[in-house]
Formats: sequence, C-alpha cells, structure tokens
Amino acid sequence: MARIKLEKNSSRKEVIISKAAALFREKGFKAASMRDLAESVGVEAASLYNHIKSKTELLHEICFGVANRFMHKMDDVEAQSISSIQKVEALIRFHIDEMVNHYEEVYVSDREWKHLSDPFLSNFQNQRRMYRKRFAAIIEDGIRNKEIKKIDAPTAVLILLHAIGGIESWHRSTQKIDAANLTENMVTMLVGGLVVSK
Amino acid sequence: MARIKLEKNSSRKEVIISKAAALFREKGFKAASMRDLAESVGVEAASLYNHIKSKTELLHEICFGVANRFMHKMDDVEAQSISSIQKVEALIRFHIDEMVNHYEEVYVSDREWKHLSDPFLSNFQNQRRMYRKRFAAIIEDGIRNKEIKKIDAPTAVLILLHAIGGIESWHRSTQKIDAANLTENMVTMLVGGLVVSK
DNA sequence: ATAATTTGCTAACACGCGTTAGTATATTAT
DNA sequence: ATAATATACTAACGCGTGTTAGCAAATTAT
Repeated sequence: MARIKLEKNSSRKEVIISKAAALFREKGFKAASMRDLAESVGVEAASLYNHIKSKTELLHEICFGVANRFMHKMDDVEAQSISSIQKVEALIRFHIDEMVNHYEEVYVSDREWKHLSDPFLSNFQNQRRMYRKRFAAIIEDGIRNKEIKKIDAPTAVLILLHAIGGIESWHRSTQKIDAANLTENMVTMLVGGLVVSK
Repeated sequence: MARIKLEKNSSRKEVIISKAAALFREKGFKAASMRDLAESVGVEAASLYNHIKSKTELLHEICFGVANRFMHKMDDVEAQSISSIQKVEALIRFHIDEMVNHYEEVYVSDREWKHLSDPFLSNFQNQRRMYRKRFAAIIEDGIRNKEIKKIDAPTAVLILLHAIGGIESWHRSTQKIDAANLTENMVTMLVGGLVVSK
C-alpha cells in the first residue's frame, strides 16, 4: 500500500501542500486537478482527503503562509532604526530571497489568490493592500528626507513588487546567473532607480 | 432573436475575442467558461461556434495579436538611429502604452499563454525568447557605450518587462493617478535604474 | 419574391472534475 | 495480542465543461 513519505519535521499535510504549490505554479490552480496532485504525491486522489478538507484549503494555506511571512518581515523592518532607503533595500532583498528560495509558494500566492473564496479572499486582499500602504509610507518618508527621488510612492511599490516577480523567468531560464549575482543586479537597478542621483 | 452587435469596422469574431480577453483577464482562461463568455456577448453558448473554432482559438488570437504588435515595434525601434538608452526608453514607453490602452489583451497574453497547445505554445515561447534577446542586445550595446550601468542585461530585461506588468494593479486601484503621470513615474524610475549616474 | 447564406436557438453528448461513502490495511497504544 | 486509530483503497455521485447536431429565423443575393 502506498504511503506518503515524510520529510523530517513535516506532517503529511505539509507534504501535500508543498506538492500542491509546485503543481499550482506549473499548471495554475484551476487547471491542476486533485488527480494530478495525487499522482505527484504518490497516492490515490481520494486518499488526500484524509489530510485536507478541500482543494481550496490548499490554496488558503499557501497564500496565507506567504502573506504572514511578509507581514512579519514588515513589522521587523519598520522597527529597525535605519534610513528609509535602507529599509527599502532590506525589503527588496527579502522579496528576492523569498522568490528565490520559496519560489513555488510565493508565485502561487501572487498569481492564484483570485481563486480564494470569501471571507478569505477579502481578508487576503486587505492584507495585500495594507502591506503595500506600509511599503509606500516608507518610500514617502525617504522622499521627505530627500533620500529618494520625488516619485509617486504607490507606483514605485507596484514597480518594485512586480519587478521582483520576474524572478519567475529566471527560475525557468536555462542559463541562470547565480542567485547572489541576480540579487545584486536587481538591487542595483531597483535601488538605483529610487535614490536621488548626486 | 439576439444578435451580436457590431462596432464599426469589426467582425463578430472580433467582438467575441475582445469580450473573451476581458473575461480571461478577470477569471483566468481555465476558470472562464464558454457560457460565461456567451452571456457577456449576449448570446447562447452554442452560437459562438458559428464564428470561432474553439475556446483555445480565442487564446491564440489574443496572444499572437499582442506578440505581433511587440515584434513590429521592436523592428521599428531597432531601425532607428538613436542612442541605446533612447531605444530602451522608447520600448518602455510602448510597453506602458500597450498595458494602459490594451490592458486586457496584453495581460492575458502575459499570464495565460501557458494554456496554449503545441505547436502554438512553442511558437509563442520562441517569439518571447527572441524578443527578450533583442531587448537585451540593445541594453548590452548601451553598456558598451557606457550609457548604461554594468548590469546583467537579461536580468534588466526581466525587471523592466515585469515591472510594467504591474500596471495591472494600477488599473484596478481606486485612486489612480492619470496615465501620463503614471508613465513619467515609471520611466523615471526604470530608466533611472539603468543609466550611469553622473 | 425567392433562393442562398448567415446567424441564432434548443437539446444533448461525452468527459473530467471535486468530493463522499464504505471498506481494507497498516501503524500505534494498551 | 488486542483494541484503537490513522491512512489508503475502490467505486461512484452530481455537476459543469467544451462542443456538436439539427433546426429556426434573420439577413443578403438573385
């Protein structure tokens, strides 16, 4: 009888969520079937329901897992006594790191949250809005301090977040530069686009 | 009997494609049903098939319509006798304009091309790869001419293209700055991230 | 006016989907 | 060893899907 293999310190549910993230990333939430997922886990489709409530629950777990990590990081960064531009850079580096090391979850959370259903959908959208507001506030601080160019802060946030989402393409490209290199290039270009040139 | 209303200079097929783009953008290709589309067009689902071959054909039309416009613009820009950084700016402005004025099609082409099926899928992917290569080549020219910072050109392209994709969020935001303002802010930040600071 | 064509309709199909019921087999606790 | 629990299986359900067949009505061509 097939059995879900556990990695150390993880429940069977977590194994399923992790495989689901990979599958949702590859095919999209709607196009990925529970039978696909079952095959990837190495078990029959019905067996999955001993561990999870529904397909949607998998999406919840992925999306809110990611959202919580970002929220905690924002708390952390806001509490630090560093310049605005340093805060922005810290957040950018965190985003890049998340996108490099938790690619599947972050990507799915970014692209597939539309398929959440209320009240989770509204909740998620609120969290996102809040995060962006806080990010924009940091940039506005930087503009006041003349560390950052006079630009529309919400637009800047939007550019930053989506630009980093482009790491998706990096993951799938055949000739990848290494992650450290990628990070420095992105920081150079993105922070460089913000700071006032001397 | 219901009848598909024509806008001037457009076939019924084009009306369907346009509505399909809006629907695919909103729900995603897989989640949007032909019955949804029929309702949005104002007709029964089966009637659509007097004008189109399949649901997938709609995606083809959208994706390759967009891809062709970008390819032609690239031809155009490459042929101009202007500096590399000016070429980059011209392409950025074109991308922004496309994203502002042909939001639905461009968005769908960007996010839903995965659901194309071969040989169209490979064809589309090739076009995309080619486009990015040509874009990167322009940036590399700019680096050689010392107009542009020494950065990894493919990474820069990836950042630029995805950053502009963020206009999606702008479209759905309640307090929008106007399109001209958005454009200048984006150009400032993105071109500013590329040029060598003096 | 009549014929030909285009465009729409209703009905139905075959299929894949998420999920549940009921049961068998492993694992863990007593 | 035995009981209790966790985990897997097979079978099947109701539903929504893309699409087709066949027919009716509207439009266009003769």
